[in-house]
Amino acid sequence: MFLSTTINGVDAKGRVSVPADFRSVVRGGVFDGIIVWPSFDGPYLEGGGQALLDSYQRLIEDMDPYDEARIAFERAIFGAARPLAFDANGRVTLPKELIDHAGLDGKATFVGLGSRFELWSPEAYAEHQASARTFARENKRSLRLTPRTGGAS
Amino acid sequence: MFLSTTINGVDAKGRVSVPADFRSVVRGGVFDGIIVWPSFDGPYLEGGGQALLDSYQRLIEDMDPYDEARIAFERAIFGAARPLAFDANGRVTLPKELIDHAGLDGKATFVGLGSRFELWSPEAYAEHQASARTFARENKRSLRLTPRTGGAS
DNA sequence: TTGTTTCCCATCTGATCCCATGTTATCCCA
DNA sequence: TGGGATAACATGGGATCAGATGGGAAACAA
Repeated sequence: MFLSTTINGVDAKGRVSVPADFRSVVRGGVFDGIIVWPSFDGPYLEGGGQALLDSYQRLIEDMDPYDEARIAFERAIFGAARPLAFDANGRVTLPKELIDHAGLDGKATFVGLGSRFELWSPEAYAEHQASARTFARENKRSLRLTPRTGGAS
Repeated sequence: MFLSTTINGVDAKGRVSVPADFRSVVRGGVFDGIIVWPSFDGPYLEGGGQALLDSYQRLIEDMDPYDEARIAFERAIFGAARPLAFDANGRVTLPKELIDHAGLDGKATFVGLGSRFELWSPEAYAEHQASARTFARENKRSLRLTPRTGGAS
């Protein structure tokens, strides 16, 4: 499970260390790396392991072959997704197009969201995080965050 | 089940002993430790075991993938949650950001709440508890003490 | 050749592990 | 029932190691 927020450096070559916790999530799959694509919802990147893309593919395969939404999703996600292999030190090299989309400049914020993660410029994420927390606080009653039947164990 | 209240010390490295009772609650899971995140509702931390986060993920996955509330909760909880592994003595190291959020200064109060727990600075908790008791007294007629769907076992 | 990408090695910092010690609660026996 | 022994828990400091990062060499493409 991808958790926490980490800020790592992006060097002149576009290299960035993937947090060790994130690496251990995708370790063991056929592809030793992460898959990243530009969000169609804002100036940030989305990513995950091979397993995440597999689950997306299963969802999309349930749609009609020529459904406009299906084609749009295929293009926006599969068409733009880049598999980024780890180097010996656990880094990946971000292509320029992804760096540009997220507006990364020397630093990148990895945000773990359970089954996937996001990549932001630290400044952009700080803003969004503040509003996300406010939104969550104002809507906490509409969301049942306390499981009714679940135990702690 | 997380029960009772304990005050433990936080040393210069940010280390704090997790009460032995709490440790035995999460023992046996895949991850030998606790997961803690800043409350978006006040100056304290929330936490639990891996099972708690799994149950949250199940709730969140029932929402639409691009629902605004879903994304806000993912970022506010998963994005801020830190997995904290136990050391050989049952301690965890609190990152600075969490210490700051809760205003911890040398001491931390663990409050067991059944399926999860909270972490407060002792002073803040004393205040909060006083107002919580007042609130409960003034609103006792509106409290529904009989569970609707079953207890927490 | 020239520029770009990939691979490898060196270094630094901070987190984690390990050992020692104090303290409190529990158990056992007189 | 009281006192002492013992074990479990909490705490402090130092050493070791993994992770993050920077630079350069080698392989590759233009």
